[in-house]
Amino acid sequence: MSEKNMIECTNCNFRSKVTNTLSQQELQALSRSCLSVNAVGREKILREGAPATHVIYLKSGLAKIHKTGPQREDQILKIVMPGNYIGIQTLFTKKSNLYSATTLEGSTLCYIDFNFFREMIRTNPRFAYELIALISDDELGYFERMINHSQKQSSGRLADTLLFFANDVYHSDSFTLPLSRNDLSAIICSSRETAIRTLSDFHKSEIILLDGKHVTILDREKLAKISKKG
DNA sequence: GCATTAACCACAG
DNA sequence: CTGTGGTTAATGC
Repeated sequence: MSEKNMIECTNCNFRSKVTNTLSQQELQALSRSCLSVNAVGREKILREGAPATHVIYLKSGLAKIHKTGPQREDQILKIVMPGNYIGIQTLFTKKSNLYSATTLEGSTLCYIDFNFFREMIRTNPRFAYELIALISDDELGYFERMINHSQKQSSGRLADTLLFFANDVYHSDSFTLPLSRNDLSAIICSSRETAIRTLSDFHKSEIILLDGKHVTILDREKLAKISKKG
């Protein structure tokens, strides 16, 4: 991790809707409580079990939230995209992180002191409003994923994941997965073998073009159908 | 019964 | 880390 500090939050072009509610003075306070850091490739930025001290703002790049479960060692709960916060859940009542976060590619992160967040929530209703909006959307996303995970079989969950990367992350039908096969299985809640097999099934039936981690969606309709019917 | 789905294991590159 | 094949267990016609 390399430190790339001295970027003033007042001039930041990557501010969230939450921090856009702040006054100049509050933004200056944010600058004092915020450390901007560059992560190169895969770096663990939050460790499950370690003391919770900062909210991390993902300014650019991509990250995964993952957590050890009773059965498998690591399950991926979601992919975090730029403009989102990591670690707000432990802001109030938890002393340690209840999950891990790891960047999946080069990313820019802002480590923001817990106290700044608590203070703004207390004193700035618009800040609190936008933050609650963000948390609510996030929870709706979990509802969606949970119902999909429990009611679809593995091919449907894989189709969902591929469409997610194409539609929401890369805005293209041709992209390079930032995940290993094991990561992919951890995100669709299957074994590594099943993930590999389903992926190559898609390739064989010419729904996608697969070259290592590079994916090109050839038959969007079929993929959507598989995603829908499970 | 028979087919499908998916996990686990072993093993090779 | 990836990919393949065999086996097994559960579930649904």
